[in-house]
Amino acid sequence: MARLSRMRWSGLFIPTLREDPADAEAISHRLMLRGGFIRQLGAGIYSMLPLGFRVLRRVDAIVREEMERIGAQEFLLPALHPAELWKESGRWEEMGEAMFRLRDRKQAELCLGMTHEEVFTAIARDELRSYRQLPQIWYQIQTKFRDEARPKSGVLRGRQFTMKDSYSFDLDSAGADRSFDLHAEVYRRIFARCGLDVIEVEASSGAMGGSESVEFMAISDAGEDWVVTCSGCGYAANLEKAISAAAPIEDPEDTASPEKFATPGIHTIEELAQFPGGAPAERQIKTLAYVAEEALVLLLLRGDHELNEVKAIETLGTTNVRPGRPEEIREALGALPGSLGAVGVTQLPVYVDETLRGRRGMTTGANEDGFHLRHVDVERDLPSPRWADLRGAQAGDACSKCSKLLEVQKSIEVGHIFKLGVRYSESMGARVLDAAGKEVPIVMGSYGIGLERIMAAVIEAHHDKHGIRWPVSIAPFQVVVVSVNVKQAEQASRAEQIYDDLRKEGLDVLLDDRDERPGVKFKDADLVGIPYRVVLGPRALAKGNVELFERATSQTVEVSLDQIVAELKRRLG
RNA sequence: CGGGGCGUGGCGCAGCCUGGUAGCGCGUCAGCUUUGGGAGCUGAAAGUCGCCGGUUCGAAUCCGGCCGCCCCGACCA
Repeated sequence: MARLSRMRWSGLFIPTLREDPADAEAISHRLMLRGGFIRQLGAGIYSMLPLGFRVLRRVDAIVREEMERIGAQEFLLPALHPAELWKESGRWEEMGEAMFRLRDRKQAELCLGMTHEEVFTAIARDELRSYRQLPQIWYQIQTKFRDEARPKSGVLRGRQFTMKDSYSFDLDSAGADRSFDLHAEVYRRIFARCGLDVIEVEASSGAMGGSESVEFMAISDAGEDWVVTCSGCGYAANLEKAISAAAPIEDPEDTASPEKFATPGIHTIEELAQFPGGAPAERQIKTLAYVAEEALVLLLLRGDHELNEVKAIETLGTTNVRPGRPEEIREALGALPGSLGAVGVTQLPVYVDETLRGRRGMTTGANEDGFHLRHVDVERDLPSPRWADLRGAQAGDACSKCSKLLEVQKSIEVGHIFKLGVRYSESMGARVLDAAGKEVPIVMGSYGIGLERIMAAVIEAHHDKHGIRWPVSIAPFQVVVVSVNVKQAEQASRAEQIYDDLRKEGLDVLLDDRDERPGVKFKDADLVGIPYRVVLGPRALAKGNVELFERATSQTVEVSLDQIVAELKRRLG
């Protein structure tokens, strides 16, 4: 009868910190550091210590179970990729500085994988020949590398992180839709099992390329993405994609012709609003000069609105978009930013935001430094407007579907699913023969979940001033057994007995056998967030009981020694 | 990439302005006392003051360069 080897706190490496680390801002970052889950190695680079790795493995296991449920097959692909592969898909250039690049001893170019569309597509291209082999869902849990411009908030935006990425391969778009829906379903299950509330929002596909995409967002102030939601109709979208209705503006009757007036030193909407004879922001036209594919274009918005660059990219049909440089602008329009306008401009394409339709009596730049025009009637005075949706949604906008006021909240992107269409299969030549014997490109989808981000998002959602409150499903341990004083023989031996009994029931238990004062042990247990704490102390023990403390509710109940195992089994399922 | 801040025993910080033997709290180690929410006393170990160079009799401190980290913004599947 070999003794069970016990998980003893005294022998484990759980370096908790008494004080808050100076460099951690986000709550999850602070608690992961203090609780001994992670340590930093460099900007955006973190080591997972044993406790952190236990949590990561829990998340990992849930993800695997759920992926297998939809028949996904696990791979493990290389993190080191030859440049040729990325040149095939065109992303070697597209990815820009976010990609870690290196050369081998022969000077051949390589990169560290940011994502694995290319590698998976290459395998599909080389191996899949017939529609009979479809559909396929392939996935892996792998380290991704991204040279972030600004790593931050601990593990929330790292330069190296763990991602579950899966890819679906279907014969046609109906099949791809099914694979997409399967993933949406499985993602809901994964987040729910991790104890994370998420909302699904319409998102833009960015450099991934593709038609439709949905992000899974955990609402949190620690996040970096803004999401727009409507409590009326359930509309939800990433701010960079959101459509909304601006509060309408009633213009006074104004049939006068445009009139130039001097505005010396006035360069901003705000200044012009203050300027005597100027106009409030909502009665100004903001004229932005952008360069798309090396050609200047004008983008017009209401003065109090902001350009949404994602929409600009969609409108202009290219990602090669940047603000114009002052010299370029002066050459084309004769004035610098601050005095620009589109009245009489025929030599450049002029895109006009929908909210400017029908507006009159507006004020805008005169294309002459230090001068503006008033009495501008948008439809009358702009030669050939190309109407477009350009404005970014903002707090205070109404829902464009049901006109309720929209909410704007910060959130953490924990998952993202894309319909890729044939973007990669076309460029990389992944085709199969269909039932009619015709060669067709495989229709693909791509689906990601950030594992460390789940950890951090869960902490952001489940903590209190004492520390983390892990959901049982991903806690590093389910139960910690602590005796108030390990030098009291009865406490210590009862603790070991309970520990052994719980282990026999298959529970994940930690025995805090440290010769520390009880306060230290309680504080640590709270900090690292173990869901249940069993305390062996003189008070309860005198009555033949132990105390059972629930971290999530801070409730303590006394349970008799012979019932504690059953009670925990009941609570932990 | 722009702006701001910081770099001093393991952690959190003071010292720098005004150059002169490197300090505090926590932690660590040993001993004794203690044991229900981060104990007390005694003793001890532990620091190339981010790196390189300059000024000076003398630099943690002044000057120059570089590196690293954090925050805000830009950026970001």
